[in-house]
Amino acid sequence: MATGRTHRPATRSRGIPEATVARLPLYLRALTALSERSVPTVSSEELAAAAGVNSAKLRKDFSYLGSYGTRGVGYDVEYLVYQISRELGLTQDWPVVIVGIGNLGAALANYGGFASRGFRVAALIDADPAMAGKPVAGLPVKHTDELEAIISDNGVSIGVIATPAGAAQQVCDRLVAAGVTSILNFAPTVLSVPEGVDVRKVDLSIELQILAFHEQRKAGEDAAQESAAQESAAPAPAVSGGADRRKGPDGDVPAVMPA
Amino acid sequence: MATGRTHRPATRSRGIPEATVARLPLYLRALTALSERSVPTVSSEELAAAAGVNSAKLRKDFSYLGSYGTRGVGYDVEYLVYQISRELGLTQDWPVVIVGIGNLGAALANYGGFASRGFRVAALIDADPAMAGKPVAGLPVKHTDELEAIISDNGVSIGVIATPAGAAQQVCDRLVAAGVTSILNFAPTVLSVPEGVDVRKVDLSIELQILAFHEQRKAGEDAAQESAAQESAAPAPAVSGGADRRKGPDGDVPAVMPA
DNA sequence: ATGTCTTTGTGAACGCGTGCACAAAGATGG
DNA sequence: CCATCTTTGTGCACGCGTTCACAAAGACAT
Repeated sequence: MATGRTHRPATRSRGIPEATVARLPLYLRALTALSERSVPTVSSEELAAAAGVNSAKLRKDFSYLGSYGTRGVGYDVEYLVYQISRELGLTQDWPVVIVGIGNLGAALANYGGFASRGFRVAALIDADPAMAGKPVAGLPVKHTDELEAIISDNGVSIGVIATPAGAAQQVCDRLVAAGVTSILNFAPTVLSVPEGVDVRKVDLSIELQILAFHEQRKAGEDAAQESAAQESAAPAPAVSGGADRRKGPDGDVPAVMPA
Repeated sequence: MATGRTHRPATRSRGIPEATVARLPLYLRALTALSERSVPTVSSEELAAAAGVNSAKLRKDFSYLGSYGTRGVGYDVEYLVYQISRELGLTQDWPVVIVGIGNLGAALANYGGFASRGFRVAALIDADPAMAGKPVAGLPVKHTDELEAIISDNGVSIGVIATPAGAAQQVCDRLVAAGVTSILNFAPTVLSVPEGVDVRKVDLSIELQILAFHEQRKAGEDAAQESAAQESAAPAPAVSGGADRRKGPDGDVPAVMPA
């Protein structure tokens, strides 16, 4: 899960915990599926299973929104869909711009999950003049020169950055200057933004690295680690002193220092 | 940030907190950049700024790995790169399969961030026979029929699912049955997996919805909410009783119930 | 109307993560 | 060798998030 908020450390927004907000879309998806199957009500137990969470957690989450359930029965599906949608701000239309129409940007433009949730792709923007005018996902790609005008004309407040890492900060600055206050960043960089601008980051390679960590751990449980002695390219610290002592929290850290 | 682990609730893996593990790739990226600029050492303050975190947090994170710094000087960049890489399991090669070669799958296949971190795309797999053999990112797309053989032949333990939601669980089951124990899921579904299999989820639409929530909140700070009265399609609960009372945690929740 | 049964809503306890603030360690200069 | 200065490593406290467990609420049958 690519996660990561920036700024506003843990500001419990309007009394709703951040962790709960992050789960609301999950519930909404499960509820939408139930709604399409014309299921009238669900218990917290059933819905929790469908969303992949604990039922107590789900009930506590809903309790932050108000008392929308009926004891002995459960939750009314349609009503809950509406309440969560409203809470998340999905009853209104959110125009979005995607900057950087490479492989990933094109994939995002074609992604159906946006439109179905109240997000409308207002424009696709790329710095490459050769891309300008080319249709992607039914929209003509605009050149970066038009960025400010597009944002202002469409009242865009959410921007998606899918550029290479090197261009991300510059694009971010222009988006913010033009009035964007929420950014979804796919570029592998830490963006710095002024106060009041929200940034969320999705980093594909980080997710894989976390999986690799757990995978390595699983593999290491059976076979004791001998991989630490296989390489020879291990650099040594440049500092003088005896920094070769190891004080790992466990005793299983090999005391060898790569030469 | 698309985040979300599944199973193993908070198993502090080998003494390293999950939150720390999630930040190690961040540090690694910042350190790699420093390494390329031939910077010999960094202080926790500098590195923390580059990674976008608190310096105290960074020092505590590193303390879980051992004492790799030198007081009065800082951390040796090359040495730290090596230690974190080893800790994350990136000193070895991880063959990966990507299932579902649509727009997103193709974007992932072309993503450079994988190969540079020890991940090797062993195969691209798609269910569409028309895709079979077509080259994507320099690799010929394989048909789903070959899934089990590919995984077994290449010793693949990490799978990436980029299929439509409907196919995800089935693909997941086949991956797991074939020996995959870590899955990165881009399909908007909750996957159920047996014990011992790690699943991480990246959901593009969820990230946008979280941004929309905060965006709505920002907008609502100035203009008091009047949008709640604009629509007419609000469903009412099917249950009989007087469920129309609202007991929101704050008093700012409108007490009107959509008719 | 009364009793039973189901399911919600939440009080309370616990654990993890974060950040402060400082002592210990070592570099550096005289 | 001593003093000073920088920076790490960590003890401690605090707050958020999770989970348990149960009382309250309401549906439903009799």
